[in-house]
Amino acid sequence: MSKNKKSICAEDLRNRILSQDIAPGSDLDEASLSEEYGISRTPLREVLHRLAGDGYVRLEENRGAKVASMDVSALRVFFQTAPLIYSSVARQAAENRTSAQIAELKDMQRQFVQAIKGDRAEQVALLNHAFHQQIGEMAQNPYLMAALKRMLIDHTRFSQTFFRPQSEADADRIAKAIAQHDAMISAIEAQEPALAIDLTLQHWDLSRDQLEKYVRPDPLPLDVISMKDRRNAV
Amino acid sequence: MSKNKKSICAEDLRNRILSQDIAPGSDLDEASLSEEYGISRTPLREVLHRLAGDGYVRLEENRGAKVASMDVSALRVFFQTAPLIYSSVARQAAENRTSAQIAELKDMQRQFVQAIKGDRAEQVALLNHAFHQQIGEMAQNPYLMAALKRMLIDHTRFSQTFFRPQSEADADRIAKAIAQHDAMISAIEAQEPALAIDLTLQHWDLSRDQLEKYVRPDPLPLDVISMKDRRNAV
DNA sequence: TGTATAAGATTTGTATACAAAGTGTGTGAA
DNA sequence: TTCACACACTTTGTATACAAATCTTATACA
Repeated sequence: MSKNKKSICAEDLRNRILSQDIAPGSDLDEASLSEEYGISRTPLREVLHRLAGDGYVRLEENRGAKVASMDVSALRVFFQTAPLIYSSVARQAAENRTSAQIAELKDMQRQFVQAIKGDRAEQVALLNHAFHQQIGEMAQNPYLMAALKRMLIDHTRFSQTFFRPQSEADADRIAKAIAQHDAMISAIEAQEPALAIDLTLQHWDLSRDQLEKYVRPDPLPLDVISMKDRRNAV
Repeated sequence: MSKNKKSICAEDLRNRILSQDIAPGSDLDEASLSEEYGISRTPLREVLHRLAGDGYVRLEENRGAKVASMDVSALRVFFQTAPLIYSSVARQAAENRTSAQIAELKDMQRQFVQAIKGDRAEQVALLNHAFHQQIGEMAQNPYLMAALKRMLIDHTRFSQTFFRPQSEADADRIAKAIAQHDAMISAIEAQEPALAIDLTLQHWDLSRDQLEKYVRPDPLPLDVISMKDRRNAV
C-alpha cells in the first residue's frame, strides 16, 4: 500500500476498470488522466504499461491504451476455466495458508459484510474481488495466481449486477454468498483442502447462475412473438 | 513482430532472461541498457514496467528492476503445478486450434529441429519456449495462457542444461523430445484432446526427470565420504 | 578495530519540450 | 454529390533536464 501518486493512480485505474466505471474497450487518454491524477504523462504511461502486462489494458502502437474488452466469445472460455482455477487455488490455499493470512482474510470478509449492509454496491464488488485475490495469495502459487488474477478481472466486471439486489431473491443470493465466504474461511483455516474445494465450487455455482442470467437474460414475454405479424407497423 | 527499437529491446530482454544470459535476481541498470539498445531511458522504463507485469522482472521502489528470481522454494510449486497447466492447455489446443496455427506450430518445430542439428543450444531453448507458447495460443484461453506464460519463464530458465547434451543419454533425451513434439502436433491437428494430454504428460515426465537431476544432482562419489576423517587436511 | 555519520557519486523518478503519427475538416475537381 | 488531397489539430512517442532517493566512501570518534 504505497501512498505515492503513481501507485494511487494505478490502484484507482484498476478499481475503475473492475467496477466498469471505465467501460471495457474504451480508450484511455493520457493527457486527461495524467492531469486527473496530478502526475505527468511519463509516470502515467509507465502505469499503463504495467496494467497492460497485468491484462487490465491493451496497448496499441501509436494509438494509446484501451481497457481490456469483454467480448461474448470470451465468455464461454471464462465459464469453462473458472471451476478449474478456483478449485485448484482453494486446495492450495487450504494447504499453504499462514495464520497471518487467515487474519487478513477474516478482516476482508468483515469489510465485505459491512459494505453490503451499507448498500455500497461498487465497494462490495471490489471487496469481493480482494477477498478472492487474498485466497489466491494464500495458495502461494505464482502460476495459478497469474490465471486467477486474469479470471478475477473479468469475473468482477461481469458480476457488477450481482451485488445490486433488485429483488428479495437477489438479497437471498447475497446472504448465501456471505455464508459461503465464512464457510470457505473455516475450511481454509482448518486446512481441509477437499472441503475448501467443495465450498468453492458451490460458491462458483451461485455466481455462475447469476452471471448466466446477466449474459443470457430471461426470454422476452411470449406475446412479443405474436408481434412479428405486424413488424411492418414499427 | 514490430521492428522498432522499443519492441526489439523488449523481445531481446525477454530472451536474455529466458536463456539466463541475465541471471535471476540480477538488477537491470537503466542507463547502460538504454544505451545498449539505442533508446532513451523513458521508453526503456516503459519496457521494464511491461516486463514486470508479465512476470519477467520485479520493480522495487527507488531501487530499479531486478530479474525475477528462481528460489528453490518456488521449485516445489513449479513441479506441482506444471502437469495441471500443461495438460489443460493441451486439451484446449486440440479442441480449438485453427489450421493456420497448426502450420505455424509445424514451422516452429522445423526451426527447433534445425537448431538442434546446428548445436545452437541457446536458440534451441528459446525455440522450445516458442513451441510451447504457440500451443498455448492454440488453446485460445487467456486465463490459462497467463499461467502458462509464467510457467514457461521458469521452465525455460530451468531447462537451460537440457539442450546442452553432455552424454549419449542426453542426446537420446533430446531425440525423444523431438519425437514427442511431432506426436503432439499430430494429436492437436487431429483434434484428439485425450491423446494430446497423454503425450503432453509424457513430455513433461521427460523434462521433469532431467530437471530433477539439475536441481538435485547425482550424489557425490562414495569415497568422498571417507575423506571426512581427514577434513582438517583441507 | 569497529561503528557512525556526512559528503559525494550514482541511480532512479518526474516534468517538460519536441518529434512523429494519427484524426478530422474543408476545399476543389470529376 | 462524392471522392481525393492538403492542411490544421490532436494524441502518442521519445529525448533531455532536473529533482529525489539510494549507495559509496572517507573521516571522526569510541
